[in-house]
Amino acid sequence: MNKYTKQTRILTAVDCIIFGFDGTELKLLLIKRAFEPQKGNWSLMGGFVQATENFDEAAKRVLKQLTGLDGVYLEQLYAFGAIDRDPLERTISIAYFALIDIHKYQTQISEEYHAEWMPVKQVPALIFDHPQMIKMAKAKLQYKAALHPILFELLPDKFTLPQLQSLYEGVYDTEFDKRNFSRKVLSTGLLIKQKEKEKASSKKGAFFYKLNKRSYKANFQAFLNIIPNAHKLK
Amino acid sequence: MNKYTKQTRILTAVDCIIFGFDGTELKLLLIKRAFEPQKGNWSLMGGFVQATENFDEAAKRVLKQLTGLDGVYLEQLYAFGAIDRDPLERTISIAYFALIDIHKYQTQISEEYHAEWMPVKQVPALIFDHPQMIKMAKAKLQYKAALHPILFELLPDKFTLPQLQSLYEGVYDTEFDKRNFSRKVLSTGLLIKQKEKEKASSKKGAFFYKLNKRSYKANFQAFLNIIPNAHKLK
DNA sequence: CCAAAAGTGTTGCATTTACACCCATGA
DNA sequence: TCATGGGTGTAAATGCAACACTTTTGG
Repeated sequence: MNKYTKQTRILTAVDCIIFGFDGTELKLLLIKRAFEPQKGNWSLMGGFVQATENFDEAAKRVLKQLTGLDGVYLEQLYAFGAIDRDPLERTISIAYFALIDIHKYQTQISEEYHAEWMPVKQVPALIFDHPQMIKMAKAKLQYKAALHPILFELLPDKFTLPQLQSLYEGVYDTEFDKRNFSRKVLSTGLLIKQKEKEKASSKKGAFFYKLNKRSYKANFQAFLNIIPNAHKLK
Repeated sequence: MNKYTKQTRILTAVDCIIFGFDGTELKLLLIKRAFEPQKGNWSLMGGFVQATENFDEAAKRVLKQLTGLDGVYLEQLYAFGAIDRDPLERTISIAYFALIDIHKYQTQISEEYHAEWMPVKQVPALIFDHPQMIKMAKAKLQYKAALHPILFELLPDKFTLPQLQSLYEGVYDTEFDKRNFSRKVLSTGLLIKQKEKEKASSKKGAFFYKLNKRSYKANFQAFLNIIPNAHKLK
């Protein structure tokens, strides 16, 4: 057998769009690029795909390198292949988006990257085609969260209905009726009410819920209908 | 500036999952691979990404090479990057799926590839990870067609409601009530009734419809609800 | 004239929305 | 005691699924 001798070989990277939710706002974890070109400018966390790893492994590695976290929700978003997207040498990028519980994130680990959580509504200027990647990731998150219970990945193990609602409201940049919201969410059977309340953010306190993981896995692919008028989404 | 001297560069290909509909069955256009490894075995149409083109351009080129067609619906599916997916040398593949009007397809052009339309329900053994690509493409087609009017891409300019219904039934491998189906489809405002009838497949004849292209483009991203119980889809 | 496919309407049920008041508690 | 946020129920409208008969015409 011959090798494919005459073909072009291309640098291949992964980039991670990392979402977090701090209880109020949807955020993205961005870093300051550590090497040329564009050293010091804001960027998504990324890295070259090594000869020994596939894309998922590369993305997991890159994510762990920045956050210290394993077992995070990670999904391939899109392959970006513009010829000149990296001015130094052609580099294609397989973009992944990650949803992490922001509370599990340990600042120290990523100090060397000068990482910061930025509100998705106010992302700074970014290198290369990273703004396009973020735009696509936001669109996909909205699209997917309208149908699947994906947003639970952004919450801690225990969370309250008001917290969950404010997450949905953040993702869709709108407000929902809390009576309808709680009825819909509870009717999915995905939530288990706890006995304890979260007392920090109100006097009465709101009951904690946990995700029913069995049901979550079983129903992940089933279409939900939590977002009012989802069929009218752009 | 330095180049990224120490990094691995990888062969990069595109592969096209090409769907067509012959009026009865959903089909895939497959070829017999023309070179080693696996020469002579069934395969998706593919090709290496050239230094001068991005992924979309490469996919368009590959598709045109096989079918002679331009302006076809083409969408990136997924990037496949397993280390050993090509046994000869690591080659990543950006898979695209295409929806073409099978009537526009000219057999002659692709004779050198020994291309054949195969029913999606009876695809032969295929090389590499192509079975996985096809599986994913079928799933995405079902997923997307439940929400967006994508299946019109598989039909000729003029088509009848019974034809359209049988296409949907083929994609979902099920049957729909024709009264509900026609009401739903017509209520989208996407169809323009023609004066002529298609007389070949019935005595009474069925009216032709054309797609309202303006409305199609405007509404493409809006969620539709043509499939009964779409929210219960697996 | 009859077989075969096209075309069309209604009703009941389920889902979804809109909407307002009481509850618990810390300060 | 009162201000703040949590929690709950109902009624009206809409959307959806189920269902059967008439029309056309080529053979």
